[in-house]
Amino acid sequence: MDWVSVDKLGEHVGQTVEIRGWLYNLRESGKLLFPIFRDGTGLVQGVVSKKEVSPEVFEATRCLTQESSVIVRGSVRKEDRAPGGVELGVEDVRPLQVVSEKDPYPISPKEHGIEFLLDRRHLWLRSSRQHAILKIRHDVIRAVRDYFDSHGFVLVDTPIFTPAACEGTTTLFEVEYFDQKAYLTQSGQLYNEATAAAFGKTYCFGPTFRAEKSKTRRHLTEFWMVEPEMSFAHLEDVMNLAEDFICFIVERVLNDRRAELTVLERSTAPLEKVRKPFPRLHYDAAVKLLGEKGIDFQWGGDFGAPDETAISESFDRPVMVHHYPSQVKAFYMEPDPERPELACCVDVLASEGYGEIIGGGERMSSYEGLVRRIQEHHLPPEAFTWYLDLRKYGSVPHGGFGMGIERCVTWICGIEHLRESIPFPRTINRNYP
RNA sequence: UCCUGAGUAGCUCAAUGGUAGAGCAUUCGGCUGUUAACCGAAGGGUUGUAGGUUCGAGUCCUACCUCAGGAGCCA
Repeated sequence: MDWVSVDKLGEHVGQTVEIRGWLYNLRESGKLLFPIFRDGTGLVQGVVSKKEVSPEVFEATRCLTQESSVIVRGSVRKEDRAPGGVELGVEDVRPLQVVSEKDPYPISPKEHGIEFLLDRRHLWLRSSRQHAILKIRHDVIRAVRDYFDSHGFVLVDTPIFTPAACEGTTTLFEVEYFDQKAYLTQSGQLYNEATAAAFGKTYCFGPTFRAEKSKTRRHLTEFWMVEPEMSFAHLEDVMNLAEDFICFIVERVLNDRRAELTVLERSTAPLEKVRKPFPRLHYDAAVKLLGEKGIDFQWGGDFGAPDETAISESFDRPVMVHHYPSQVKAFYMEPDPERPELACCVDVLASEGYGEIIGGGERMSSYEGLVRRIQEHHLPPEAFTWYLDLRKYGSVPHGGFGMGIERCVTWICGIEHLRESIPFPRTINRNYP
């Protein structure tokens, strides 16, 4: 006999089916038992009546402990009081492994502290809240791929072992690479510039590593980033792409994951407002805006988290801040032709104070300009020989951006911490489980 | 690295310097429609570690350890 997944039980009303899963919770009321089963696709309540099953089945059910694995046979009944609309009139229960009562499942359906839960992340993933978040993450990643795949971009992945920094070495994880040193990538961007010159429009998607000693809800040491890169593109094109891309992702989640957003008690109203056009704020205007809000900020610096929050709170959708001073941005940024002290770059700040989810811009296309920048930033020129080649052999205006998947998922889910948006978070003091 | 806060039962938390407690979880008992069920009972403690003050320290002091989230840095 085939078994049925819990999310498909509604198609089997009136039939006797088998489900395979785990005991989520068990309530008892005299000669009635109400076990709740989960199978990864959903939850369903079973009803076991003492006078309708054998004493062995009743006792086997009564002795089930939380997260014991079971195969259950029962009749599917329509039940308006049940959250999923159906319940299972249990006829037979076959435990595969009963969790010992001496060492019960640690995550009871009550409150727990974050350290306790993160130490048990491998079990915490079974809870409905984590399910909702990670299903939305799945949907976001699928939308990312669908977007680029349907807009002429070629997926060309970039290496994780790299020979040198692309933005300095202080935040790189150093690893042994036989008799040499290597670093874990902190961005695929420089390689993207090579692939974009080969294929026109490309993107890479993979894990990224930053050895920043940050201890905030917005940082992980290992996170996933998608980075598109386009040949023959200026800053304007990069901003148009970022805007269209974010709208596509948010719309996808609103269409596909209403149930999960409900589990998270995420208000969808702010997400419904994520429509083009996004406000575009010149750096000068952003500084002025901060001044009007009474925040002390000197022109020329980079925005800190409180500054970003203040800026994004002035708008009801993501805001694109562009033309930061070159001095606070990476060496490869193309200068503004009319104001060379500014860089043709853009940060997209998510709404509701979630901060930067995208950073990008137009890359320096001049060979001489790039050589000068590498010198000014005291970077080892030999590491950039190949990168400079891209400016010797058919240099074109080009640009792109990087989006952190976890920051995007955290924002869309409306949750507090980045660490819940990735299956196994890595932070400054956590590399377990 | 700096700043702030927190470590008490398996978990979440109480406890004016004076007998270490509750809810949940676990076990036992009761209940035929429960929805984080409810009712009754039992077991469960080196109060993060090491010192110090005191007649007496979970509580006050010092150092250390661990964690949290904020700055800086960033996606």
